[in-house]
Amino acid sequence: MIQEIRKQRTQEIEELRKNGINPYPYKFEKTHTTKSIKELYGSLNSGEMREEDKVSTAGRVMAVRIHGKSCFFTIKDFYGRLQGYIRQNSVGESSYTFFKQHVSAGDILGISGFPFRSKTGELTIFVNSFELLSKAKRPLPEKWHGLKDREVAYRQRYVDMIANDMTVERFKTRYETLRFIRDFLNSRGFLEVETPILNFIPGGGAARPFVTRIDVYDRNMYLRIAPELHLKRYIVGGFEKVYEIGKNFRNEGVSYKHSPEFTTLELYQAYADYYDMMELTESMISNLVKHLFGKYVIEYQGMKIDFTPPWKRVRMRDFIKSRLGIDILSDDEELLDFLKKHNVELDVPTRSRMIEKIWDLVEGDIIQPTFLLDHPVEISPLAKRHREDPRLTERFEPIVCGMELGNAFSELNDPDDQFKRFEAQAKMRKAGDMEAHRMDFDFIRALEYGMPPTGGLGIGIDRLIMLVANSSSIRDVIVFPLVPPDRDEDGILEGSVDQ
RNA sequence: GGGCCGUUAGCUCAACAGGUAGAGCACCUGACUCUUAAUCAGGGGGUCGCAGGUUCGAGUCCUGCACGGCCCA
Repeated sequence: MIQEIRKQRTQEIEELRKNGINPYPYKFEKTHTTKSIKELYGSLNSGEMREEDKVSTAGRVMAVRIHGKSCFFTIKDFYGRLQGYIRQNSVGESSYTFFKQHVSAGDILGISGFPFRSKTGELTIFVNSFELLSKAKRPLPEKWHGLKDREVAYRQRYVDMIANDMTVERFKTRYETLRFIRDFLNSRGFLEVETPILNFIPGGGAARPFVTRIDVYDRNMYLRIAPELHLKRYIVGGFEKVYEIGKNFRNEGVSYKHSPEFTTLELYQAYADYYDMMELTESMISNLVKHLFGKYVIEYQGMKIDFTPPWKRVRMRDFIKSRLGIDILSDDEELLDFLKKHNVELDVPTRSRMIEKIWDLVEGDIIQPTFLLDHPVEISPLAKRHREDPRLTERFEPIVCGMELGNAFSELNDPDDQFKRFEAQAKMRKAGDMEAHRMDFDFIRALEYGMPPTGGLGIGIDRLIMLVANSSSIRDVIVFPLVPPDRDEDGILEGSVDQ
């Protein structure tokens, strides 16, 4: 049992302390990473030694291969893996015995020595001295197959990261993506700003919010579902190019492309329209792909996806008409008829729900990067009416592999129209659509002070990262995805201690 | 929400037709000075996801639940 191993290790740790050795010391002078050693000494020939050079590195011991009076081992740091070699006649008998006795797979170890390439061709550190930096009490997962159990990987991501190098690579891609986006926007003159997460009125999207409680005002509050309305207030206030990367919270279902807690990028640019946002989206994402892969074509779940700009542009109305034969500007009755024919159940009988349900039928048909354009006004309460057709809006969604990657519009800045849109949404709420947008009087007031014409864009960062990390599930690109509470090893339900 | 599959040692997986639960890795002991999934010899380790039911007897059959995966809505 695991308890036995932990008990053994607890005893071992006590023994170390008795002998004056701290199993958890404070500091190690790590002069080289495994990667920098490989870069510096990659050209060494088999058998060649650099005895005059001294390097110190540290990491987790992944495997130990004992051969009597000498021993090979593998350590892993953030940058890679490296082999170490330790020999009794070079470190002395007591030191060597200590290594054999007390250094095992899973421990964090610091080593100093000189580089050489072994007879079998592997770059290796010949250890002159070592220091145990952290003693592990739990065993590593299987060294060959790694950790496969998805649930354990989500609940104990640290183990997943230790055991599966691919996991670490995926998250490096995630944070490289975020760094790229920030660099891209900063270089275009955007300023990264912040907006509140605790809201009295959750707005900027269609979603059921999480409810929380603020004690000093004795009122309910909501976790934000989008930062949109606050970011537009920045534009009213005079900021011209702002963006925010942060978490949104939606109290809805969990699926391979939905997580209750997810990261978005939202940006707003004064004096721009949705055409400018298309150019920006196209440029940002295609350059990201180029940055990560050196080319515009990548493979996602067996599909070749070509991000070469310009992307396809299709009007929502045209696309649906060509696929399904229905005009989404038809009257309610016709839309209802159509849905009935396709056996689609309507939970809330509003026009916007009808249009969304019809769209859902064809959403999966778009694989290559495409801008879906000009959504009807009923499903776009924050977008400006189309300059050529007031029944539509100047809006687009970038779609890849059947996934909406984002949402953008020429922002609605007419306060009277915005007020009417909120009123229409309020009616939908009364009709039972709990995802309909709430009235936000302060936002109307802000618009009444005058907001310049503005282009806005939101990007679902997790979904974007799914694409570039070739992940089939959003949980694979969120380091600590939401998982239901677990019982600990004493059978106590997580979180229940507080209640 | 519906369908299918899965859950057995710390990890990866076996277990025929219902008859006292096995292997490899990891762990412990011993041998071994260029190995790399090191090797060789020996040893310890199990609430078979949870709760019921059928049966003389359940890891195995039935029902419900939880969690995960895949597909559909």
